[in-house]
Amino acid sequence: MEYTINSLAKMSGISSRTLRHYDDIELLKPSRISSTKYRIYGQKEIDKLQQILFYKELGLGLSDIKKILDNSSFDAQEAMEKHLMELESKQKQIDQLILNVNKTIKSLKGEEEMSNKEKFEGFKKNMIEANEQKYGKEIREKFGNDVIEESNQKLAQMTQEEYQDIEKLAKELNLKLKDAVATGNPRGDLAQEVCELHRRWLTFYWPKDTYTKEAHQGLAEMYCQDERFKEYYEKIAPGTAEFLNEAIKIYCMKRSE
Amino acid sequence: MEYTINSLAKMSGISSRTLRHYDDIELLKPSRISSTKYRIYGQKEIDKLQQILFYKELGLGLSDIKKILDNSSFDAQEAMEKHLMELESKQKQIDQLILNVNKTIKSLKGEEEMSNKEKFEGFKKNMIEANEQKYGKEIREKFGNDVIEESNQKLAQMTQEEYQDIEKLAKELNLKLKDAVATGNPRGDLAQEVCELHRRWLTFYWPKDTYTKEAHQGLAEMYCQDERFKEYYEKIAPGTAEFLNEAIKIYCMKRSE
DNA sequence: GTTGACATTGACGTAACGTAATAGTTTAAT
DNA sequence: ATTAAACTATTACGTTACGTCAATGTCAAC
Repeated sequence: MEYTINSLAKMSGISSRTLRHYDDIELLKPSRISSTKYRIYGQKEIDKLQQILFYKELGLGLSDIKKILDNSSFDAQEAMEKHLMELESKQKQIDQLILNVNKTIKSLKGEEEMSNKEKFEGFKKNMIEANEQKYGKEIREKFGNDVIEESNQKLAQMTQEEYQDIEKLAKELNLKLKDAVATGNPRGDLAQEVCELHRRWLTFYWPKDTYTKEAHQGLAEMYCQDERFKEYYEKIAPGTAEFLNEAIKIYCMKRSE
Repeated sequence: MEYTINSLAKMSGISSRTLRHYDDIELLKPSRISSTKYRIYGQKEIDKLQQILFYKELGLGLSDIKKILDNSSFDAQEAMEKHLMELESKQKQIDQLILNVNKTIKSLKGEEEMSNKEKFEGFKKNMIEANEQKYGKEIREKFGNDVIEESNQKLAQMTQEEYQDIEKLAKELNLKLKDAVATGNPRGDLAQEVCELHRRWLTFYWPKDTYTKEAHQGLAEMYCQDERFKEYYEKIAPGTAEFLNEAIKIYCMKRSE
């Protein structure tokens, strides 16, 4: 029995284009060509096609299949073992990818630290916690969970340059804060300038348009109450947390006038 | 700080071609272009590249990465979750492939065993016949019938393990013979090495202490005259039987000096 | 004779670059 | 100041296994 290209294609569940391709690359030639240049396939070709499709389903490349089928001296078993090794290597790769993608998704959700963040060091971690812990609760109620996620994402995707800017800002803030504490006057220009810096610093981390003087005051309050944050500020100078709290209260009151 | 294409490439561990590609597809454009048309990258581009490479390591395609980074409205998390699903689907596929390939390898091994057995039986028959036909006459005259029978018995009782050793030797012989024929020089080192292998191979089949250079030459002669043997050798490459005959003549002459 | 189904040969597109080839530019050494 | 080495640019083909037109020829039926 003889078959035209489409009948063979339908028989075997592949496209005629595929058969033409196999002809082009000399993987499967028609048994003969009709006077009108039609490709005609016979039983031998059907058998060979079955073998081709068998190996194809195992994921072998067409060139390997060609070698196996054309060259009887070519060791099929060896080829399969090599192929198996490649597959196993791919398997490992994908397993690893899945692990990492899962991590990333979690991190995007804000559930876990990303390795990316590690380069942003511990302080940033603290800020995330601050977002979640204190600020998170309030904002969550006000704006829903999406905002928090956005905030964490903003941190996670923060570029180095941005981070450097923040670090610079934070350094300036800490320096001036120290000086301001030394003046002992939370109403003074220096202290109020520090508050302004602090506000700008906050807006780096907080979701867009979520800054309010109330939230700002709330955070300052928290600096005094949460040991972890208090400790950080007390390192600058004793009494800093309270001083900053006081100054921010004043700053926010002034701004609300 | 500004960087040329190669310095950035080295910094980030990718090729300059890759950076040009990213430029072409508008994934990462240089910050500016020098008067001499050189690409110049700045800090912002370094940061972006880091993000690109991060997503790339997770296996995302460049077009997806572009969408995530270009379009802040594009939901990265959603993209990652879709990507995760694709990866998991691939994982299943590969697991299945590995199963099937393993099955195939097993069955190929089974087949090989079968065909080995067949080959083994066939070969025994051939050798016994050959011993009888050509070599047998001479030996029979020289050593009497017992030796021949002994030899045939040796063949008949050969275990498969022994046969496999011989097969291995035969494989090496055939490979080197092919190369040797390609050199076209029966006097060459390779051809002479093949003769040595051939001698060792023979001693597996011939009765003890019956190897002589004359018998060796006689067998080589027979390879050219007996169709069955000739066919076997001609499969390796055309002209192999004659080549081997010639090489063995030379080999035996050398040894007799 | 016409129509509709089926055939043919190009040729471009896909993903993410690798690898030349050819030509202008910068830098370091002479 | 020259010159050679090192760098950069553009152009373009190759890779894998076909999908998808487009233009054109062929077969079977009405």
